[in-house]
Amino acid sequence: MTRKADRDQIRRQNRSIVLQALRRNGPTARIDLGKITRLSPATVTAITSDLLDQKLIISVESDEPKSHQARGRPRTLLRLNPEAAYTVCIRLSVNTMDLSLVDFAGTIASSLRTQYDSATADADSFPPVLIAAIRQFIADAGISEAQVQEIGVAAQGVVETEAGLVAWSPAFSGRKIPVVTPLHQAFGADCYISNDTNMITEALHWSDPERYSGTFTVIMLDYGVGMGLYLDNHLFSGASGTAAEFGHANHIPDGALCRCGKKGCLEAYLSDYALVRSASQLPEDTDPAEIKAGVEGLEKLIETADAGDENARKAFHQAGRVLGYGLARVIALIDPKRIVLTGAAMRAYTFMEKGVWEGLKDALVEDLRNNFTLDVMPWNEDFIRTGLVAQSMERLDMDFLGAQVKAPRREAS
Amino acid sequence: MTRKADRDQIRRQNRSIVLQALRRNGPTARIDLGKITRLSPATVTAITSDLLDQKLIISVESDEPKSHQARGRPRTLLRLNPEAAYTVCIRLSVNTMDLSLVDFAGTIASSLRTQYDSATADADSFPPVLIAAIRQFIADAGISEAQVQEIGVAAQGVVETEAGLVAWSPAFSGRKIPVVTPLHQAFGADCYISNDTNMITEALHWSDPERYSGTFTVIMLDYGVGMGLYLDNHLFSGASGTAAEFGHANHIPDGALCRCGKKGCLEAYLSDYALVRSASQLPEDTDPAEIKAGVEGLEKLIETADAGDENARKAFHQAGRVLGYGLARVIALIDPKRIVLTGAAMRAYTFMEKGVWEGLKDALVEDLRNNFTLDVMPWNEDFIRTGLVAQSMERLDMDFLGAQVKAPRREAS
DNA sequence: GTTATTTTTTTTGGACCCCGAAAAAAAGTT
DNA sequence: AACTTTTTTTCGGGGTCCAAAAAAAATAAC
Repeated sequence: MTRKADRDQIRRQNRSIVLQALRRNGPTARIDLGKITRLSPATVTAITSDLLDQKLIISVESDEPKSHQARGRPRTLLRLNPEAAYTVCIRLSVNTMDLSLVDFAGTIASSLRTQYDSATADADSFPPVLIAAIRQFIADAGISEAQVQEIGVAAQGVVETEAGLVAWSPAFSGRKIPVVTPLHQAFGADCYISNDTNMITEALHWSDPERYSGTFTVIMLDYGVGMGLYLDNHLFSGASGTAAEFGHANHIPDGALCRCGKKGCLEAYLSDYALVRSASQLPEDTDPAEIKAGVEGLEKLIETADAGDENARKAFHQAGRVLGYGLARVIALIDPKRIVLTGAAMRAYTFMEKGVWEGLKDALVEDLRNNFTLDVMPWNEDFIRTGLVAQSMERLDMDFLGAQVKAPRREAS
Repeated sequence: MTRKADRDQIRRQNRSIVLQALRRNGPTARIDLGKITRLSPATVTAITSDLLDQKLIISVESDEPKSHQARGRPRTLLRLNPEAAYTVCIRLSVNTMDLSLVDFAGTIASSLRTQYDSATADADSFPPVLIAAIRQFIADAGISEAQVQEIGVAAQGVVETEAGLVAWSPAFSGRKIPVVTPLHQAFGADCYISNDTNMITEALHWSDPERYSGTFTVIMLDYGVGMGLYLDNHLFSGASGTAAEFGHANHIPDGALCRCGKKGCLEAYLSDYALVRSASQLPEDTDPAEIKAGVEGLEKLIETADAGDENARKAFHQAGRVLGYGLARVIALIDPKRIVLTGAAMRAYTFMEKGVWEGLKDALVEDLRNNFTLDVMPWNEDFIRTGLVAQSMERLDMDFLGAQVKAPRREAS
């Protein structure tokens, strides 16, 4: 049964959409906030006056550029107070850590790429490394740790969002690397961790909600295979936070050897090492660790295919077929409105396309095959950060609006 | 962006949970409604007085059995007014149509099983048959068609909930059988259609919300293979309403022939005809239409296995392995907290169990395999109706509370 | 230079919803 | 008949939204 509703819910929700509108649209006049949120002007005044008192937003004291308007009382623009809170967003990939400091307006104040040693990183050794890196980063940015209210982390591999740890990832040698608890203890900030492709999915919804809403899925072929699920307008990550592990869904029993140790995972047919292994005509049980592929190897392979190499083209075609089968299973289970393919391998999509549709047609009955759109999207590394920022900002808003002390309002008249 | 919130939302939601509490708990005093819903006594009085005015609930004029209480003002029980509205719930399976008339309190007022000819039922011929059957059923029950505000239909096979039609089903010879539009036009009632296993899933959540909530999935091996998904506390049916088609997710490229015409669907290894085909050592490409199996054939096969027949036992063991692979893919994509196996074939689960775990272990890396519970649940045909009733009642509540004319309240004092 | 017009913002007053506290109601107990 | 207990209702208050009116702040017109 749903919980009872009370006034606080209305309060939170309406204040939240005002903040969202400001974050999405930049400095905005009250009258326009009313149009965007569909709240009445009276309500907008009341809410923004509250938010001004709380210093979550500020009035823009623009000097001149308000000219474009003919006559009438000039609009006073409101904008988010960037200094109301800060977020640190971190992306963890093999040997590399990308840190960004983001203010309350969603602007990236500073960012840093730094290296760490994935090969030795495990549950004991990594958290201190991460904490030290963040501590240094915050200090260099010139703000105090107390101003950081939220830390968001995205990692490749199997991330257990609920438990706040990385179960297994190419970015670490060990398993079950705790992240949320150590960071929370070190900084006192609210903290969460998510799979990197989930954040891409969130970023797509944020960037173009018209196109990317409802039920859609993102599949990323890059270093490894990633997936994100947006279901009924919410990011879905499963009961323990490990959903959307497309790469380790089995394709063929006892099939090609996967980096995870199992045989026949989709990743063992679709990822960088799988494509290189296939194009090099190495046996399917060749240990992925022995294949030096990565994004560089993948790009080299794409160039070879572009140049006309038959083995390379055949490898992509076969991977396309496997991808078609994988997509067919996703469609059967999830029935998404849209499937977005992305990642470095998509530069070779022309060599895969025919295979994808062959696989789809072989694997899936027609009645289920005609209700979706397939997009191929150029890869942009920034998406992960965009998604992290979107997620963090939403959590910040909730922090501010959630447990709020009742402030006296409108006492001067 | 979320929509703005207003008072009507609170109003609807709180009235809705009061109605739900009454439906779940039967006749209840106001004081207990307050405890159940966590609304204050004052609010309960206000809301119930509204609902009494609307004749959605009535005061129980109990004659004596209110004794158990020591002293103090006696409680006056409130209950849903059964006559406030009626729902017709219909289950369509091969050659059989089960109709139930359900009152606003969720009580089944009358029910009827009737036959129709699945072999000739198509998009043109079936809707009139269905309408006539419902019309007769309502007339026999002695209520007027205007009192029926909601019609809910559950069907086997591929159901497109959004379009309101059955895309393909063993219960029909044709494809794309429209249901919602014809029924809405004939009766003026709100109408919806869903897959039968979705309704089982809904029924589990209704019957035991403690156990069946959050993210879980139901897989039914019976006549065909069915699946239902409950994700983040909501029934999930995908963008067009055809999600959870576990049976037609591919297991092995170019594998066993499925009733849908494709090769290698899970159904072609797990359903009645697949098990009979496997135990009879018929080739995998034997046309399912030539195998007379059904629930009867399946039960006969279970008896044979019980009696010690090796071929039958081996068939179940192999199906168990395939099921394990199928579950592994579901876990990789969905990450459910609980998987419920049900259907007639579960009577033979002892012969499948070892295979299931073998398949799971072969198909799925350990990090993803340890966060779920596997239940085997005895099959109960009534679950489909229970789910339909639960769904219909929720929709009725929304009908009443959603587009409500503002009624004057408490004018006499 | 004053008045009109236009547009945005704020204030006012009303409706509604929930709640706590007090009152009323309806019994049993002494 | 007065007291106690329990449930239900009423009353008053706070909070939220909104429509309408008022105020504010600019340009346009004369």
